[in-house]
Amino acid sequence: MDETLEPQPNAGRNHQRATMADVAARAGVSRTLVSLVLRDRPGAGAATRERVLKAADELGYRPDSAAQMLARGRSRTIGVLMNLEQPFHAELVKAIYPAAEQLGYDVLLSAVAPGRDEHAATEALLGHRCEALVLLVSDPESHDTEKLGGAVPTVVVGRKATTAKVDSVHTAEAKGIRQAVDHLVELGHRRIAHIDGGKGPGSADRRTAYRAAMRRHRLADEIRVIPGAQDEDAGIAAGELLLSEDSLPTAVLAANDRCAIGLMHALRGGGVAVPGEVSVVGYDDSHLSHLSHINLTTVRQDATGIAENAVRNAVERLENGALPARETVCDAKLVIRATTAPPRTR
Amino acid sequence: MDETLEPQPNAGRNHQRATMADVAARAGVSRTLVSLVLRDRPGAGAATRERVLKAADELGYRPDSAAQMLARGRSRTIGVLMNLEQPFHAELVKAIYPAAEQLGYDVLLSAVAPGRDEHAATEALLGHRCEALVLLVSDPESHDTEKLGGAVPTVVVGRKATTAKVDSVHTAEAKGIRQAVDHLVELGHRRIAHIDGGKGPGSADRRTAYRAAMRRHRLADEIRVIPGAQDEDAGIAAGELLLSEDSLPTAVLAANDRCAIGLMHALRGGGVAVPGEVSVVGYDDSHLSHLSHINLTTVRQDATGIAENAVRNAVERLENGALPARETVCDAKLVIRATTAPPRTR
DNA sequence: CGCCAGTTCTGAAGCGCTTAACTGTCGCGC
DNA sequence: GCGCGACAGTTAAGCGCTTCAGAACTGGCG
Repeated sequence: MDETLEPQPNAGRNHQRATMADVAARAGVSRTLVSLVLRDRPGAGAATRERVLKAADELGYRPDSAAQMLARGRSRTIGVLMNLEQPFHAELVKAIYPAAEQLGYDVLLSAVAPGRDEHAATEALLGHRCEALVLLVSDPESHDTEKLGGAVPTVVVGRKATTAKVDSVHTAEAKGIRQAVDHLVELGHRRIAHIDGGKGPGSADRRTAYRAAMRRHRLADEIRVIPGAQDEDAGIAAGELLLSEDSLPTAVLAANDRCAIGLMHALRGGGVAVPGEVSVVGYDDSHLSHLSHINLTTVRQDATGIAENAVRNAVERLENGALPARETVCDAKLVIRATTAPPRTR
Repeated sequence: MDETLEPQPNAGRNHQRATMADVAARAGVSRTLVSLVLRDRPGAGAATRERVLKAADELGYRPDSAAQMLARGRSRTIGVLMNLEQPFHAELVKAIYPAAEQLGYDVLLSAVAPGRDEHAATEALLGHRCEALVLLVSDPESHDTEKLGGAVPTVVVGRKATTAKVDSVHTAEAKGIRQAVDHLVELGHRRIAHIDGGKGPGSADRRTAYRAAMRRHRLADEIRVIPGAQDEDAGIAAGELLLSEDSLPTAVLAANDRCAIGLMHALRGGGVAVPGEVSVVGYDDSHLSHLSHINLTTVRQDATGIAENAVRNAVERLENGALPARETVCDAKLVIRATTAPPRTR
């Protein structure tokens, strides 16, 4: 039992960075003044200001955000929960960064991963004192979201909120789907199937919208919803299912782009021409669909708009305490490319 | 609705989250003891421990990481710089989370995005007091990395370090490429081209390894490096370039999976069968390549191993001050699937 | 009985920063 | 002269946590 076994008291701070006190000493002023100058607050003379800035620069001073948030009692940080595998999430995050920055907020990312479920990932965010949460992934069946919404301003993206405590920002799924169905009907299609996105965000709405759109065109009899998910495998499975049947629909509305790509692979693998025999429409307009040799007709979601609204909602609620839960609907727009064509005339 | 009213020290204007003092008051002990119990340190009686835990739970107490890092002078946080668009980064991050957790470290993600370059993204990480950095993306030509390495333990992933101040963890590119070339040669290929990955991580090594492997098989005359990048567009461009020429190579080593997929699209679009006329090998073994209808022969990188080593290197350097820069090489392994076959006999 | 060692717990001092609240100085109008 | 507001600074009090030096209590042993 000797105390020679010291656990590296200095580990992790071998590179002690300069503190505000160091800067103050070097500039010959008080810490407070340094604080003021560094935050561009009035109350310091031009010459002193200059001197402080110079000292800070020379010392390579960098404010300690932990201390800042502790001192001011708030972090000005928004946590984003995402899935690393969804390209559309990447799109959203890319738009969230500038949106948050413009409002003076910082962004922290937390991803779900195997062994790191939604709960763990949001806990991490909360532990880092995020003041608001933007959930790009959220299990509608979990009650976590509701608890969260009670504790911190929360915005769920991509689906309608299932609780009154959180805001919601999502695409006008109905509009996008309607445009897609209209487009296909105009081309002459009648047998239009839909691959469902399962629990994925927006799927329920897309399914409903698909049914409604079909009925509007008096195609209720042709309605066909194939269970699926928002990934390539689901598209492949759906494609194989269709190939195994007597006759194919002439068009398919996939759950999203990844699903559409899987579907097209399966169909082409089965000797079915796209769009010759079957037209395919995706959803997301992710970078995959742009690719010249995929060239997918798809529904574009307004990633920028969604991101901006999500951030704005979160911030407003943060700064204005008791707002009612809001639902923001962003535009959707069909982008016609090369995977849709008139059905083959028999 | 079960809000138990207990003598709260902060009563009056709270609505804030519970602090350690609240827990202490509720359990009738000192703040210090709560701190001990919550961190599972010895020094508290079993009964008290129980009581504290219960109180904490009832108050929904969550430690404030900002305050923690401030108090203990360190953050135990590793910052990861990533690109949201690279599936392989997703893979790595998924493995980094558990690796870091096991060593008692937290992970903060920062992504590059338009308007948010490497520098901005790492600044954010540093501002959040990350003690070490794992760079999944790093511009070898930028001198930032070197500066970083001087300031905080830094590990670059996927490429060799260009400065002596940082550790590096990367795949045995040569081994993977050699296996791929061996495989193709065994199948009977001689005209094996390589699409270069440009500035992407590992590309330079892969290029060199490709040349070496070809020479080993006395195929120096067949060496052909097509400029490219690590994405689908580059694959498409390369495919179109090849199609425009008089005769095709019989096999192509793509820069990575995404590139391979673009290439295959272009080739098939041009009426060239894969693997019938041209065999294609990818790199990364990303989830894309598993898809049954892509079924890409590819080189698997050991994401888990890379992640673990990156984290371990960072932590060791953190806890052991002055280690020399290290280079860790992880295994690579060819995964043979369906895009490679013997060349068509003329 | 006194003394030491162990165990369980407390008090106080910060970590690096922000935020009042306060002290001096000016220059100006009266 | 005097008061006054505007400016340039300062001091002091924390934010929520950890840590270090003890304070109370055991109890065992000479």
